[in-house]
Amino acid sequence: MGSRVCTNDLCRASSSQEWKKGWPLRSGEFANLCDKCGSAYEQLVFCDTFHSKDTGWRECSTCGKHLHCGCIASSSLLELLDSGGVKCIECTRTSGLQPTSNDENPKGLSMSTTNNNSEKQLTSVDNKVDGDNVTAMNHEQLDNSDVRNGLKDLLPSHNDDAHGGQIKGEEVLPPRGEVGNMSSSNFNQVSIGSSEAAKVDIYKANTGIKDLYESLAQTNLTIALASPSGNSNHAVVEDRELGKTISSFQQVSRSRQLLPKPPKAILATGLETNASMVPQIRVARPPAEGRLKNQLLPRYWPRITDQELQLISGDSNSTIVPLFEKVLSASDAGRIGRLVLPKACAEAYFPHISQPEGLPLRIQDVKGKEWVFQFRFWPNNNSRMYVLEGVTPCIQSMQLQAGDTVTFSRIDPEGKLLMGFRKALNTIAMQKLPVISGYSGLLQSLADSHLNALSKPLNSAGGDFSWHIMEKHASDTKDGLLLPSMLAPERKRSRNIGSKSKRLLIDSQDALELKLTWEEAQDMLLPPLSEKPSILTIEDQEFEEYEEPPVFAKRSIFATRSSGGQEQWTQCDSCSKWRKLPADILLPPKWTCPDNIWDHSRCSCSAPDELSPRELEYLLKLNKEFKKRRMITSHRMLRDQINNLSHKTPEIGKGGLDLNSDPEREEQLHQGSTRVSMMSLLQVASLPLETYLKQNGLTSLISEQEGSSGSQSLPPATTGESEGPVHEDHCVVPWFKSTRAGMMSLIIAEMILPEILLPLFVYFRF
DNA sequence: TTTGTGCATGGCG
DNA sequence: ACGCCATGCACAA
Repeated sequence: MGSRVCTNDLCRASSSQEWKKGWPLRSGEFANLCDKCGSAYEQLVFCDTFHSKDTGWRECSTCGKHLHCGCIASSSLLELLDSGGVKCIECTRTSGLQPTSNDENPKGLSMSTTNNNSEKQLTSVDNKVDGDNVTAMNHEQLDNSDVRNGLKDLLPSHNDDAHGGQIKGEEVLPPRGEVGNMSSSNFNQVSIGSSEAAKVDIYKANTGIKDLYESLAQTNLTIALASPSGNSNHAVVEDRELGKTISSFQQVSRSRQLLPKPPKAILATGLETNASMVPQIRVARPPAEGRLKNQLLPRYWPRITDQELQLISGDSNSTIVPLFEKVLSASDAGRIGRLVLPKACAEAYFPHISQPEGLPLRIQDVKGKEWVFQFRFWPNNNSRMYVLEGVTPCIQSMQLQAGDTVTFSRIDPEGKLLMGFRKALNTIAMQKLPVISGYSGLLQSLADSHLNALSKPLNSAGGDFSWHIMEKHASDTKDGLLLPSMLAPERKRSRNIGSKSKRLLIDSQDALELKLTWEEAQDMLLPPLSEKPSILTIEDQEFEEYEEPPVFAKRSIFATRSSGGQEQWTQCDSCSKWRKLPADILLPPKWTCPDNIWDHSRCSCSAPDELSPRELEYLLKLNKEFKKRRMITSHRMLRDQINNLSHKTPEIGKGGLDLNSDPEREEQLHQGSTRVSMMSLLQVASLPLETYLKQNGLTSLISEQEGSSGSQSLPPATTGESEGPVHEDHCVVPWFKSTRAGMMSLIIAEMILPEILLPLFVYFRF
């Protein structure tokens, strides 16, 4: 035993009070570990301690414990699953799965053997490793794993922690230099100074993530059509609560990214080219860790789409684990720079802290910028309030405000924390829209937003038309062009958003998605065939109004030749080539070259494009001009009814948020704004909302909405209930179906200002 | 006076 | 009834 050297390459200690036996070597012997490393090995935290910066970490598919795969030191602690993935040895045993390997388990190393003296050893390991400046890794790896839970059981039963009697392993461990020692204490600094491979992984992941989060920031466009079968497509509303994806083929839905420059990946991975048009609804996902699923309120569930997940983690070795998200409250987004974290999330996903001061936390944003926030807590009653301090620069750099959503994800196996965001479109877009005065103003504002959307060139190359409302507004903000008059309501709104009900806020976010749906719908709507519009001039803006409802079709460009002949151009959903079609046909929402029955020489994607780039450019320009003039309104009769109703219900929309306590807002309300209630809309549309909800098994929505509002409602015309189930301000009924005239109708209730619902009736004919 | 900090309060789920 | 958390608020710097 003369000149022994610790087998641990990171240690290589040549002297030790006691040498310990480590993992089995190929030679049949065992690794020779110094006191410190040996203890770590015995404690099952060897890799946690020494390899935390390495790649190869995966999570136990059952308990989520971090496992270092492919490492000899951990080989006995995990099982490779037949179905892929890994399982920790404990879960393997509990599940009765027969271990397939590792019978050479050294020294019978298992939880049971280590448990006996773990308390003593735990401390000793910690102390000894401390000097290596890698303790935090150790703890971090413990944090998210059942190792920690295992340790917890072994720890002294006394509980000096005030909060709830739940012992956190870390809290009874020796202090680890939480403050002022970022290099060793950061939960996510695993990547710093990590191996080159890890860096590459992170880079790869981040490049995708950047796109993703930028796209997230723009929010999806979603159009949902009701199916005639009665199969409820309440995904947009209910998924938020239920976390279910409803993707029936019948429920034709489309989702588009609102990217200024849509990454081809996004377009190619199933938005435009998705043959089945399976909807990509933003669905809240319960946390991966099963335990948390029940604890974490759904409003914190990450709402990333499969598509986005696939996009960012697709060909990378890293997996992106969406952790949670939070809608920023006014306080969060305010200048205090403190972001209150949901307790359950903080305790589940961030390192455990024992001192109120907490520790600095390094989080990377979508641009790859590293932010360091102080992650800490305040004692609160007998509990804790977790906050991130110093978030102001980050919030500002992301141009976030109350109502926007920040998302937290983790790159596994690196464990790096990522921070993304989604803008709540309404917070800005709503301010851009004028207070609506009367129906003409309402129309005008519709036109405004519509024109805004059309004011940018169409993106022909990407095979999709991009909308740029957000981009425009965002740039306004960025350039500091917000007028002072708009800033005041902004602050007010901020306050309103967070103060009362998060759920209402979520509703409004969905509403905004729907608003964009409407924008998109406008582009996909065509005037009914063989009907001449009446020209309606409202505030110097000409609109074409049709007696018949518009119809839904694939976007196309209608052009009139100088000879007078009319033609229609549309883009193949598969090859993106433009094809000339007769002007008097309506295209299905999805159309490809083989559908071109009018021109057999161009009924294949291999057929060359008929348009030169210059011609295309001209065509697009033409289309732009055309759309500037076109404004498809709802059925005129319907419009009149709405108009009447809105006059009769001047108080609709009052209340709910902080309106009553806000004098300025009160004043606004009394300045003759027209408020159209959801209820009245639904009455117009022939079926009361409540009835509709009940018919579709959405009674949960009714009860939920009831308690959320103190405002009055229009008494439903056809039910005996006096309480309207829905708050006019916030109710979002994304669609509504009726069988009138054999058509399906879609109602999109749009929230422009809290007190104003902007209705849109869109009719779909198939 | 303003800004930052730590805790208390109270609405709400 | 309880706990979370948005915000208020007193005190400090």
